[in-house]
Parts: sequence; structure tokens; C-alpha cells
Amino acid sequence: MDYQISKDKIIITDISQFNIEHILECGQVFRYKKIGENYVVFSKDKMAQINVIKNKQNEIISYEIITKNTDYFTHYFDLNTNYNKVKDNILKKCSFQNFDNNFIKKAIDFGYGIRLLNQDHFETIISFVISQNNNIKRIQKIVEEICQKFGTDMGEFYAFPTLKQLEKISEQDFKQMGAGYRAQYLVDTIKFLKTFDDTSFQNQSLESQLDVLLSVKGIGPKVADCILLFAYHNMHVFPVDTWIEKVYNQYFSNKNIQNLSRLKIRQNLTQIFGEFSGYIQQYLFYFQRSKL
DNA sequence: TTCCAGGTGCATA
DNA sequence: TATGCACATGGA
Repeated sequence: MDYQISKDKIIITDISQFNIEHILECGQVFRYKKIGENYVVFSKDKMAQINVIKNKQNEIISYEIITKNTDYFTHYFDLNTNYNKVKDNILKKCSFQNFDNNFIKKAIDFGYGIRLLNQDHFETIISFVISQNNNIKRIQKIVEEICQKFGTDMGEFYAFPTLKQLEKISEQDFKQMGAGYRAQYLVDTIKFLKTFDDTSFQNQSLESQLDVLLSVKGIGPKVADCILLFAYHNMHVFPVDTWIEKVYNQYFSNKNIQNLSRLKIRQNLTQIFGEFSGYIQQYLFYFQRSKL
């Protein structure tokens, strides 16, 4: 995708491939604020303000990303991927499978401008442990409180805590911040992160990466998939949560075979979408949730 | 009051 | 291997 980058600003004019509302509100990230039509997003110890630029007819013509960390947010927003090609490839997969792709088209149209973010690894791991059996508003609230109470004061905002800062948080602290029964999972996860070698993890196969993540008490198949998708940008995974389960039962499943296990649903969907699983998963999740 | 949310661990068969 | 239940919390 085309974009112009300078010292403290990135300008995006291809608005078919970038829609900040859809990118941030589609459920992949929890640390952002909406200010009018503009957004501020926080990642690790960095922030970016995304301004919507309109013409006289009140139509969006571009976005500007204001940040001191242009390189970081170029990668964060996945700006070097062409999402028009991604969408074409998803639809090709459907036709190759001789698949009724009408609702897929609808979901992709609805979520136009979604991009799969490259989020901070540890922040994503902690956030998605909190996410289990929880709703997005509460997840956002808990993550924000963790930053405010234990992260470094950056002036305009609080950074996500470093590993050293995370180690100081007790199970009782997490409970006080509303984590509920996940508090002990969080403490266990942080203990795991102390011995975690992120570089060697990135060089492992998907299968062994899943093994590593699933060995942590509190990380199951769905959270592991979310971590691999949203932190490590692995598009071969298909996180199946309650919304994707609904999508599957409504559109994909043979009406005679209802209530497949989430594991089986994941198998079927990754078989259809292969290396584009992560992308289509996000469009479908956002589309299904919008129906409420 | 009950149900639900970007589920998981554990006991049981 | 698979199924069923408990687990915190707050909003609808």
C-alpha cells in the first residue's frame, strides 16, 4: 500500500486499504481512545495519534498518523501489506473450494480497511489471557488499569508494564483490578515469560509454538491462536471464540451436523482458508459482532 | 434474575 | 478422546 513517511508523520491516501475505526474497533487491540472522529492508540511505551482528514464535502480523503515512532507504527499497522491482494486471495480460496462466498463478500465489504496489527508480544499475551470468557469493554478497562497502576508514566499516558514491572503484580492486585479467576493465570503467565526466549520462539514451527503456549496454565487453544495472530502475525491460525462459533453454525455448517467442537471448527476453517485464515477470521468476527 | 462475554482446567467415563 | 462443570465480574 502507498504511504508517505516523514520524521514524525505517516500519511495514508489509499483509504480503501486503511480505515482506522475498523482497524481499532474490530476486536484485535484493547489500548486506544476515540477522540471525536480521531483516535489515539498505545502500544508498549509508544503512542500514535491518527487524524481523519476530510474534504469540503465531509468525505474522508486521507489519514495522518502522528507519532515519534514512525518506523514502529509502520510495522504496527502492517503498512507494507497490500490488503486488496489479501481480499482477492480470500475470495479465490472460496471459489477454489466451490464455496458459496456471498457472506464472505459481505463481511469483507463491511470491514473494509481492516489491517491485522503487529502488536507487542508480551502485551498481547497478557491481554488475551485476560480476554477469556470476558467482554471487550471489560478487557479494555482491566488492561488500562494495569498500565496506570504498574506501567511507566510517559507524561501523556502510561506504558504497558515491562516484564520487571509485571513481576511485581500479585494475584491479589490482579483480582482488585477486576481480573477475577484469571488472576492466578496472569501470575503464572508472567512466571512463564521470565524464562521465555522470544527470538527462538519466533524461529519455531507453528506446531511447536502452539505446544509452548498451551503449556502455560491459562492459555488454551483460542488464546494461543490470538497470540500467534495478533502478536506474531501468523495467518495460518483461526481463533474460534463464541462469535466465530456462531458464524460457523450459521453459514458453514451442514445443518444436520450442528455443535461441532471448537477444535473441529478450527480444523475445517483452516483447511478452507489456509494461509489467509487469520485475515478472514478477523473480517468474520467483526461482521458477526456488528449484528447486535 | 438470568444470560453472556474474543475460554480454560480439571474430573470423569 | 470427549463431555460437563466451575470459575469472577459487570452489563444487558
